[in-house]
Amino acid sequence: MTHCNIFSEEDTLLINAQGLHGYSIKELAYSISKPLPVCLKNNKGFIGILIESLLGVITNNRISPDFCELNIELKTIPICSEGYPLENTFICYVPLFKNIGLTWESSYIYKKIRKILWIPIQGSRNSEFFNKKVGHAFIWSPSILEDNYLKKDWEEFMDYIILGKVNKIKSQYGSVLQVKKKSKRNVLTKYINEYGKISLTVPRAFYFRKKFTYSLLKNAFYKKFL
DNA sequence: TGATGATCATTG
DNA sequence: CAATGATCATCA
Repeated sequence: MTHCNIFSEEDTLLINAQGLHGYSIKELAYSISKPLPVCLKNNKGFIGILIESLLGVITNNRISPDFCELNIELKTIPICSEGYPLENTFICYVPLFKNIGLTWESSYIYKKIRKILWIPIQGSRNSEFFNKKVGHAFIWSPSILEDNYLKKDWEEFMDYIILGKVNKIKSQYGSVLQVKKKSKRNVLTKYINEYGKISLTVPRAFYFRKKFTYSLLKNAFYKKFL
């Protein structure tokens, strides 16, 4: 190999990601001859998969980080022209079953968020999605403070769930995490109800709240100038 | 007008 | 169904 050893693979990944800055979704799709859908309604993962393709992520829906050897997860984050997130960020499903003894450190979400390559996608909700432009990419790992917030939320949510009270969880609960329903119509999953019996409910997922991802974006922005 | 619940495509 | 990728759309 003749590559320069000044850069780690992680650096290279970040440089490649930052190289997408300023390009529109349309330009990027054309560059790899990927047909543009009419809208995102029937193809909500389009931008995420497009960016993954450009950065060399090949496999789909496997349980491992996007960049396996680097243990880095890739997430696109839609932001408005002022830089504020337009959506909460899906992280993973909530374990509603066979979750006894699970701790924050042994949880799937904990592993999943150790290192994330964030790629902001800037554009308003109303503008055509293919005119959205890639913003400044950055790699984030939770600080001790952020991790404590996440852990606290997670433990509170899991307390409800272990007590069979998943249906009592309001989407307002959690300061940095949010638990929301995530499923297709009529899909149900097992959980243990308040009486300790197996029952069915709508699958739930953990999301990062917009204000939390906003703080990550802000910090990354400030760090550039420190 | 923002948030909550609903939804889309695809794969193993 | 659960997991990957998320955004839509209705309603308070």
